[in-house]
Amino acid sequence: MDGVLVKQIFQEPGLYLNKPIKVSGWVRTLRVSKSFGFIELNDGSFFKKLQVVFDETLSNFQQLTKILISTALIVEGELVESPGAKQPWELKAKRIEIEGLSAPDYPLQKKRHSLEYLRTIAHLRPRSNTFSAVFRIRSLAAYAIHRFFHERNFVYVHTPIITGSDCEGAGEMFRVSTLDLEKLPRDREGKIDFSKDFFGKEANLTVSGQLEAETFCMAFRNVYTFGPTFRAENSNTPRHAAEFWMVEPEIAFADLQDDMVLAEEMLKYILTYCLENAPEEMEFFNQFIDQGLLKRLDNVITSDFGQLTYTEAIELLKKSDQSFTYPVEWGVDLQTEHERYLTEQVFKKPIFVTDYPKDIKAFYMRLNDDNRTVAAMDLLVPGVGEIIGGSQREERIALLEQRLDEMGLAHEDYWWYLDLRKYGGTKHAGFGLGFERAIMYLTGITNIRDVIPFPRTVNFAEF
RNA sequence: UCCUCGAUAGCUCAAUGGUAGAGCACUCGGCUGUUAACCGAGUGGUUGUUGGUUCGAGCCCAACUCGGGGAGCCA
Repeated sequence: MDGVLVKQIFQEPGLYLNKPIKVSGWVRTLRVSKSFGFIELNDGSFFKKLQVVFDETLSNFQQLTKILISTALIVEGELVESPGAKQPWELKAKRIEIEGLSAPDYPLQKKRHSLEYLRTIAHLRPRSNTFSAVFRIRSLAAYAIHRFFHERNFVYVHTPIITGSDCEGAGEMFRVSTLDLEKLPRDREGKIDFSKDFFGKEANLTVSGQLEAETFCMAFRNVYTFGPTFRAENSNTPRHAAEFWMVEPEIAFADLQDDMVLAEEMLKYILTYCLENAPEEMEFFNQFIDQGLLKRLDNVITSDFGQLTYTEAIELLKKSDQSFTYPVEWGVDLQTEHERYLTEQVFKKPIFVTDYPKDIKAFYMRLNDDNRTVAAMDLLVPGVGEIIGGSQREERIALLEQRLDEMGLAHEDYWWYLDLRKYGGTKHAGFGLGFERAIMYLTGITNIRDVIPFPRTVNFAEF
């Protein structure tokens, strides 16, 4: 491939202007007259399109006037300044080779489509403006996350996708099994005999890499995981998927404050990186998806996140003149309407809510001195809701065992997790970032199905 | 899983219980600088499925399927 990328042309036009170049790409739209025509060519390298001008001097002009949207072309010609208002330059074609024809029933049109319709053609939707922008941002954000952690000497850990511990404690899991569902092996009590299964025990897809990440944290100090996560919950909302990606850092010799500083820096880093490296895509979202997006993101980057304790949040909600469907009371978890009120009405920016009652949080969260709250934090952002959930972990083995007992969990299921506290345990903390929720926040897209290339949700695993 | 709204041409949408329409796409024709190009003509439908009410159902009723929004669960 000896041609030039459209991205290179836009980045350094001086190198190519008034010179012969060769580009290849797909027709996004075309307009033809009797003796000439215009093609807007997208080559995949860049959000913007290159306008190609062609006329009847081309040997295949007649055929070119008949091509359809999404035809693949290789174009040779000269890059010249454009008299048109919408583009600084254009490619005056001397030769256009048709690489692959398209068909009249191509489902994507020049005009705007609904996101719901595009979801039904997930194999073609990355060719649309919106999804081209979404998935380039998704790629950049993933890279930004790796960059952020590597700049800070974090080690990237690949925690297992298949987990043998049925005790990760976060929701319904997908079972992994090779047993014949038509004739399941039974033990003497008539229960399914998982010792006959592939792993010799029950196995599931992971719902979190946290417990395993903690083991590496106690060796490498600062680590993170970044990979797919699975929840078999029957939840049908724009914010939930059965398969999604999660970023889970875990830091040693660190407390909840350190954890929140890390979370805030990370989120700001991702936003900044995408704004700097994909300005065209971000501008597109600001124009067509969410008009207040850039202003809001800029506000997030330049201001400190809010912080309040759960107890303070309850007081605030009780004092507010807002009428809530669900009554507010210390000890019950915050409802979506409460979270929205706090982050969208009161603070109007991301806020950390900390120190939740221990009874509504997981066993591994560190007990506070008041004996009734734990060192947990949720980061709530306007529009998306909970984007990060984290905590300082309970490093005191006696208290951890006590919490296991209180929650009716068997010590032997957590033997290696408890060992971490036995052999030089330190205070440590971590959090989980819902990657897709971050992308939603970053792009203004309000349905998680539209930030995943091929989303898996209840009743849907097409493509 | 619950509440609620919806499903009409390939797409986006119209249509008092009385012959199913428009724009775009597509096909054909016109047009020498277009920008979701423009102008003219044409093709395109078992109105999500099944059943019911009615002389007559896209429209009313029921169930189901799928989709949107809200809730729960959470990231």
